[in-house]
Formats: sequence, C-alpha cells, structure tokens
Amino acid sequence: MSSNRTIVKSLLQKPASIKSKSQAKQLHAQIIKSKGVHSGLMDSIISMYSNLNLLQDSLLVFNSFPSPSIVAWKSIIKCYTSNGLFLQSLLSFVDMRASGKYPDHNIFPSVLKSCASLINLKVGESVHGCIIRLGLDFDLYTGNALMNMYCKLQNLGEVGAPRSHAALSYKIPESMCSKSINGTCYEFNKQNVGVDSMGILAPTGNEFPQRIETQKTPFLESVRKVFDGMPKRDLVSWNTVIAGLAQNGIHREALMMIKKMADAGLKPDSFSLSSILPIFAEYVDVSKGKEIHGYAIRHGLDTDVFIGSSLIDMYAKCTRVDNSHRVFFLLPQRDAISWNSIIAGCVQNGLFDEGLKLFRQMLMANIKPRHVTFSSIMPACAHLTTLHMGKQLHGYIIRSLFDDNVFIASSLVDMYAKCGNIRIARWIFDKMESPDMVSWTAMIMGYALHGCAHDSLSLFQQMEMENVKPNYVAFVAVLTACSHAGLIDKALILFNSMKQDYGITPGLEHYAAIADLLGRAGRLEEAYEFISSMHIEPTGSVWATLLGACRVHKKVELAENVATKIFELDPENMGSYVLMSNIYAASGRWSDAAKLRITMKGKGMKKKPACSWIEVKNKLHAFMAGDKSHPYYDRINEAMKVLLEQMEREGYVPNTDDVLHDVEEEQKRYILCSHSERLAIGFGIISTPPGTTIRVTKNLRVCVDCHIATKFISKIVGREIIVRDVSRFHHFKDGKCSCGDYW
DNA sequence: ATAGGGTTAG
Repeated sequence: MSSNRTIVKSLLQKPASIKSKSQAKQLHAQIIKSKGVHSGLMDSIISMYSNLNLLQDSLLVFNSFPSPSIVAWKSIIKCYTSNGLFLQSLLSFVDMRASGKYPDHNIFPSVLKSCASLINLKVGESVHGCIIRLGLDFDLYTGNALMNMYCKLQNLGEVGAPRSHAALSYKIPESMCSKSINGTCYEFNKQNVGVDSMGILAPTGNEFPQRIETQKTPFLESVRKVFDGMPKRDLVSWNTVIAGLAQNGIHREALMMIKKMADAGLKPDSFSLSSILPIFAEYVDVSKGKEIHGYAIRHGLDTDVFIGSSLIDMYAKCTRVDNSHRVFFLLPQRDAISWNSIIAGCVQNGLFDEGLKLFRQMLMANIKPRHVTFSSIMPACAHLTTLHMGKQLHGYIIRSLFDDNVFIASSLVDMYAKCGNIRIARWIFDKMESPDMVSWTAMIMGYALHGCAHDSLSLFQQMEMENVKPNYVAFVAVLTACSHAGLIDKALILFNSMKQDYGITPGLEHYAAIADLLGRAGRLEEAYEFISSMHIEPTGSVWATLLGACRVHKKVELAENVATKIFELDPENMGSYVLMSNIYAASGRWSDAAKLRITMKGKGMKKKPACSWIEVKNKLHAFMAGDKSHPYYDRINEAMKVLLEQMEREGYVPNTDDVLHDVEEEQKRYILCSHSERLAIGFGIISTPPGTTIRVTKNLRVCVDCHIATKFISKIVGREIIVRDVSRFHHFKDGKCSCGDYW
C-alpha cells in the first residue's frame, strides 16, 4: 500500500508530525495490518505516543518489547515524567541502566526533571555524576535541565534559601517607594550596549555571578558551575539561570545576566522578562517596571499571558492599580493566573468591592479559581466584614479541597475573627496541621480585636514554645492585645524581647501601642519621653494617642505641647484640633478653644463622614453619620430614642464631651443618635427579633459612649451584640472607665 | 529543557 508507506515514512522522519490521538491510532493500526513491523518502526510508534503524552498507549507498546531500545526507554521515561509520575520515571531509568543500556543525551532532561520534582538531591547528584561519566555534561539540553534541577532544589529551600526582602507594604507614598538594589549596582542608560537592550546596565564586573554567598546558595553554585562549563548556551540556558537567581533573591545578579545575555547576542524574551518583573514588584520600582513594559511592547511581548500577569502584579505592588487594570483588559486571553493577579492587586490596594466583582467575573468567564484565588479574595471579605460572602467562599474552598492550604486557612481565621466569629476562627486554627507564623498571628490578632487579651497572650507564648518565630506583625498583634487590656508591664517586656531576642526594629505600630498604654495608665511624662526617644520620627497619630490621654487626665500644658507637635507633623489632623479645643473648653479656656476652632474653619477642614454598616439577613446596610436617607431612618431613631430614655432611667448618662460645645443640648442628643454606629446598631435592633446576635461590623470610634450604649442595649433588649474591634473602647473596671469618667 | 499570581498589620 503506497499511501501507507508514505505515512510510515513521514512518521519515521518526523514522529512529532502526528498531532492527534486518533491519527496516531490509525497509523498504528495500519502498520500492524501491513505486517511490516520491525523494531525501528516500533521505536517510531512509541515515540509518537510518548510525544502525545499518551501514557497507556506508550506502555502498551513498551511492554511488547522483549528488550527495549534506547529510544523506547527514552519515550517511556519522558512519558512518565510529563504525566507527573516522577518516581516511575526514575525507576524506569534505573531499570534501563540495569539492563545494560547506555543512556544518551535525550534521556537526561526527563530524568533530571523528575529528580527536581521529587526534591531528591541524592538521586539528582548521582544522575549528574552519571552524566559527567558519560561525557554528556556538554550537551545543551542536558546542561539546561541540570541547571533547572539545581535551581528548583535551591528554590525549595533545602538549605534555607534566602527569600530576601519581604515585599514592602502597600499604600506608601510614591516618593518613598523607589528603592535601589544594592545601591548603584544597576542603572538605566540609553546608550546601552547589546541587542536592543532594555537598558539594564551593570556598571561593573564581567564574571558570572559576581559574588554569590555559597553558604546560603550551594545549589546556585552548582548552577554556576554547569553554566560556566557549557560550550554552547541558548535562550533557555540564560533564562533558567536568570529565573533561578531571581526566585532566590539574588536580584542584582539576575539583572546583570539580562544584560550579559544581550551582550552574548541573545534577546531577552517573554521568559526572561516574566522572571525579572517580580523583582521590580518587590522593590516597588515602577519606573524600572515600566521600562520593561516598554521593551515588551516594542517586541510584541506585551500580549503574553505570563508577562501580562507579572505586569499586573508589578503595577499593583507599586500602587498603580489603574495600570494593572489596563494591562489586564488589553490581554487577548486571560488565564486563572491573570485573574488572580488582578484580583490580588485590587484587594492589596484596598479595592475590596472591585476585587469581589472581578472574582465573580472570573467565575462567569468559566475560569476555575485556584488556591491562590481564594487566599487573594478572602481578605476582601475580612476587611468588608461580610461574613455571608466569606462563608460562601469557605464552602467553595471546602468543595475544592483547598481547606488544608496554610494561606487559605490563615485568611479564613482572619476573616472569621474580623467578622466577629472568633470561635469558628479558633476552630479553623486548631484544625490546621502546621500553622505558620502568619496563622498564629491572625489568631492572636483575632483575640486582640475581640478584647480577649489573655487568650492572645497565651497563644503568643504557645507560638514561641513551638519555635515559631514571631515577626514584626506578630508583635503588633500581641502588643495590640496588651494595649486593650491595659497590660503595660507585659507590653514592655514584649517590646524589649522583640528587640533583644528577635532583633526586630520596632516600628510605628509598636511605639504607638506602648505610648497608648503609658498614656492610659496616666504615666504621661513617661509616655512623652518614650515618644521623644523613638528612633524613627513619630507621626502625628502617635502623638495623638498621648493627646487623648492628656484630655483624660486633664493635663492641659502637656496637651498644648503635644498638640503643637501634631499640628507641625500633620497639619490636616482634624481630630487633634477638635480634641485640643475640647481640652481647652473642659478647663475653661474658652478663648483658646475658640481660637482653635477658627483655625480649623480657616483651614476648611472637614471631618470625613463616619460610616458603619451591619449585615442583617445576609444584606448589608450602611449608614453615614447624620445621613437621613435610609428608608428606616425615622424608625431607627425612634428605637434609639426609646432605648436612650430607658438607659437614662437606669442611670446612664450620655457623654457629650466630644460633641462640639456650642450646640444646644437637644442637638447634642441628636448628634449622638446620628452617629453611624448608633444607626447601625439601631437598624439591627428594629430588624431582628430579640435574642438575635447583632454584629456591629465597624470600629466604634473614639470615646463617645457607644460601649456603654451597647452594653445597655444588650441588657435591655436581650440581644447578644457582638462588636468587632474593641480597640477604641475604653476599659471598664469597677464601673469606672479608664478615661477617668464615672458612669 | 526555561517564565507569571497568595495569608497576618493602630
């Protein structure tokens, strides 16, 4: 059959030309029918099946060999590897060696990939030995695969890979964002050398890599040796090394390699770019990131999904979410990772609603969410305290079998805690097999937000006992807990331990917690000294905690001193003007109070309207302070009025201190009643039967008297009112508030 | 044979 012969001939020449399973099967059948089967043909058939990743068919052919040829072994090993059966792949390799066959250069890439995937250094190194003995270490593909294996081993941190800098926190001023990598080690230069280089020029050094700390990166050292020994290097060689360096925090060398590959006459491609873009994301360096973007556009690479998601992420980490959106919508096709990048970008920049919207769009576009999707979107639910949404996602997570993922579990702990459900948060935490530092911190912070300082502290202690090292954030959490409970001594011990035992430099949050505690305890001078001796410039808000304490303890002179500092540091801090003016008023210095009020008016300062919201029957109801537009506004106010009267009959005195002093008594009551928290609570009361748990899902602000109000309401109406975040509450002891007011 | 996205923060 002549047609048969042509097909067989073409198969023999190009086994990869067969594109589909049915085509392959037809051909296989024809060959069997023609009865011209010989071993060379069988080699071609197994290659064909192996190239199509058809493991069962490959095995069927393979097992029919009495003594498989090199090609057959290669095919079956490759097929095992590409089907993720790494162990079988290595076992086959061992069988092949036992059968006395000498592997050729085609076999090693698959074998090495299996070693890398199994994170098995021992086998990997002995395979490397085998490669050297066979003199195949000069083979391009084998060398590339070797480098890839060592990169992966280093990456998985067998010896504690340095995952250098944590990403800078978001939402910081643009001017503070740019950070050079090791000073002046790279810069952009228009007269750059190389093949249309993107301008990354390393000023010094010709050796690769210039200097790697071999102690910390033994595997990268092996990569270097392989790379240096290669007689010929292609794009893949360079890209492998660049990715390995970039992923292991050796940013400087990674960028230098980009330049060197251009010098070697190779153009950085989409692989190179998507490896180095995360560096600029980490260093929050949008101008360098844009440079890469420009290069990508000039080379028609900007529509690549990989570059697209790196760009989305880079712009988002540089707080340029609008650019992320632009890149996202310009992508011709979007995969799960592109969606994850834009969703995470929104959430990380505080655009929670936008993140949720995109998440829904992702589902509608029939893109299956991956584990990363959930850990990216969950913080949106946590911040919006939308328990309903969070629970739905939790259900989705369980159905997707993702609930054992640390990232997801930690975000769930945080979400439930922030939504007021501390017990479920704890339940999830307890179910975690190996909680990491972030999981512990989420739980510790959860207890802190719920005012359970002792649970918080004992958990912190437990974490230390389990040798989980607390970081900056963990100390913020535990100090917050101390601050709520007035545990000043404990806080000071922790503060010192943070510096001495863990080498963590205290930041604003830590200082603020201590200053707040000292202030509450009435140790005002000490607080003043403490803030003055901070090694970083205190912000207005740190001083403001002290100003609050001054008001409580009626220290007008100190308050004046502090207020001056605040007005200097943060002239727009409206709260402090009000506070200071109230302090003057409370001590009878009316003219000083009036002066400040005039200053405020002159500055045209307006307080951002407060907003609170509450979830009732799976619906979210938001209230702005003083906003009367809600359809139930009158009913809410009526309910609150009845309650306030009842509360007053039971001995409750509304604290009107913080309300501006020149308003009428009636109006004061009105203002109190139109506090957004009150509206939210009131709405909860009128729309639920007694005995319902009401969750107030927004911080209760400053002193006012919301805490007392909530207490009374829960007592009177018989509802359990759960308030999220008691950090602004005053602490009560023996009927006395820590602010010094009696109730 | 090479690449991209994730959790905690007064």
